[in-house]
Amino acid sequence: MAITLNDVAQRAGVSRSAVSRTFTDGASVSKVMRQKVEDAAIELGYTPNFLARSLTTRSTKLIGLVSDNFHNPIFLEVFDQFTRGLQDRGLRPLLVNLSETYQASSSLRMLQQYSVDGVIVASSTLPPEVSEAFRSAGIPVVNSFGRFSLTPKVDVVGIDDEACGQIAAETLLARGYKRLAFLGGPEPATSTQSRLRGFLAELQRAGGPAPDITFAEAYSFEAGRAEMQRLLRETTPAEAYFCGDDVLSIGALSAIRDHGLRVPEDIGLIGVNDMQMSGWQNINLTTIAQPFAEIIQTSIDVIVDMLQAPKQPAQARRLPCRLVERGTLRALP
Amino acid sequence: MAITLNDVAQRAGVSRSAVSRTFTDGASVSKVMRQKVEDAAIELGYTPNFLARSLTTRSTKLIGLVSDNFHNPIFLEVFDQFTRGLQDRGLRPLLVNLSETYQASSSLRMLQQYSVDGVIVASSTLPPEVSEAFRSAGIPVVNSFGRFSLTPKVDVVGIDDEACGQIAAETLLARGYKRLAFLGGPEPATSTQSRLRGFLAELQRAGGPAPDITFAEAYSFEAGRAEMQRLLRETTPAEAYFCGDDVLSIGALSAIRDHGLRVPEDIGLIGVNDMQMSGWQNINLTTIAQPFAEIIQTSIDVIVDMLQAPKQPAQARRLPCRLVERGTLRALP
DNA sequence: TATAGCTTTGCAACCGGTTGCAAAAAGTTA
DNA sequence: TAACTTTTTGCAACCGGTTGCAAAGCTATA
Repeated sequence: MAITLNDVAQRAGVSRSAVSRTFTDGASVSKVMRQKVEDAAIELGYTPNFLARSLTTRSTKLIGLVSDNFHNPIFLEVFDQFTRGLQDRGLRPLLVNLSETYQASSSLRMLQQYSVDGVIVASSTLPPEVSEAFRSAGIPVVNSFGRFSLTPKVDVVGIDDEACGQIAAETLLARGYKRLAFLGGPEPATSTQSRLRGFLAELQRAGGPAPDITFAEAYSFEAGRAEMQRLLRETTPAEAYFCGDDVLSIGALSAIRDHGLRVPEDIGLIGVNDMQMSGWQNINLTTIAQPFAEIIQTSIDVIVDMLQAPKQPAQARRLPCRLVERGTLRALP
Repeated sequence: MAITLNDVAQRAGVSRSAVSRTFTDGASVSKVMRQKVEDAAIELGYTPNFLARSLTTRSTKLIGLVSDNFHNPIFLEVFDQFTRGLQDRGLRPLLVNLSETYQASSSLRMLQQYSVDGVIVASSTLPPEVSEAFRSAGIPVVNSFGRFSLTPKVDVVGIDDEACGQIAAETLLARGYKRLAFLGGPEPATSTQSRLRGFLAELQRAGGPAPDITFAEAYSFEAGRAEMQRLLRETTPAEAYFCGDDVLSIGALSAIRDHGLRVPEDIGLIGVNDMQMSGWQNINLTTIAQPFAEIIQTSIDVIVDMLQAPKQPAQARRLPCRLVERGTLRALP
């Protein structure tokens, strides 16, 4: 069916090796030979088969991109940047969607069968064991948006969730808010816990009162809305809420408005992520931006380095967050 | 490095073929042989190399998933469903992100080099030539969300954009709106044109007045907002707008509210897509739902069929849209 | 013109599998 | 137990490439 090396060799009247060499850079071919081969190749419409090649070169340029987060709108931006970044470096993303029906263990076997050169685990909610499984299988892996650790078993690129909580606390205190609250993402998620820790530590340091603490069921609009509705119904609301992330915040925002209260006049809100939608004028959410582009770029750099260099000890990188001021917090005094 | 067929054969004391046969279903192996091989395989942790296998079987189970739409939030839902659907059938999505820097032509060559079994082009904005290029290269292809045609060159699965425009017209007329307007997506997009055509046809049939017609720069929040701002500033607004899609509608909604007008009291809005966000209570957009799940499921079915059956003539399938009533249109009289 | 040194080329083995074919083994029947 | 089927197994060639090695070709030098 398709044109192979043999066809080209025959057409050009040269050996198979000659053809192979004209298509692998760094190989030794004379000008005339290259010309002959290229002519024949073009004539026949030949392109080398990458998979056959990978058998001997032991490099497929395939990168497993595994995630469990296909619901938070922020991840469309993440996928966009990952796929472009990988493409720019000649790598191909093999997408894996982890869910109840497709477990991490099968994805490991699957990606092994396809001899991927490396794996990027893009998730802030998957447990570290998922990435670690790849590493113990000998596959280069980086955990994007993973939790920072001083002694990581796999390379991690993410933000400093504790610092993030700290920024939130500072920001709220600086604006004179007194009764604060934490409306986190799912309680078991490591990102939730770290942000809470940083938030509490900074409040304590500043001598502020202990905040109320609750958790939403998920990082989603509905979960944020439901939890805020419950809070408004069952408790005296705090002056300002540090929310687990932006979608959650937007859900909370909607509950507050429905309840007849105004933001930021009656209640202040601050989120995390700075997804595009947060900048939409009808939302206009004050939030703490994750440096997505840098995290993704760094993750790709790390993987590319691992493909070249021999095994280095795992390293956790944290990139700085920054406050993005919009309209859901009162102004600085 | 990795464990190969040879290692297992040696360990089990059998031929290479025997090992190969125990791992390909439908092959003839005795009970004892299978047992011996499987024991050895488990002991060594062997998994067959899919790419090596593909060399002879001529099937990689790799499906190119190419799209140019990594900005419209609806596409996260689309990717989610595509990846799950493909995984469920043992297929692997190789993701391709088309952009200015990565052209359709290079993606064709690339996917050829990886011997993908088929390609799904998921986009309502890419020209048909993109999908057609795959077909002429002999790669099974289906154009998801593509434009309907009576004589398609490639298989298409999508909605009936004209019917969609017709539903919009009927819906608006039934609610007693008189001065209508069309606020489309980018003018050259085929989906925009078809929806407009259906909209106009139905209005004419019903004897209504000709609507105002304008186009946004893109299917995006900002574009919708900007265009609606312009309309409010420079024209007398219509009573109700049929918007190109949901993001566009949400942008328009934001502009209308900022302008001090109320929806649906002062201006009515109807979108297309029914993305998740449209159901959020703070948006609550009346819209025409695309049957995403069905389109995606059908697209996968079509590709799977093509992998098995010999070349069938291309066929265009259109799936029905339906009205989703929420809060941006006044109630039926 | 003979010789040394470098570049180019083809041969053949290999990457990790599959598969047609014929021989061997097992099962049936008389 | 012999003759005949059917099933199981191994051999060897093949899928589409790459690559170490040695022979061939070229250029430069004496």
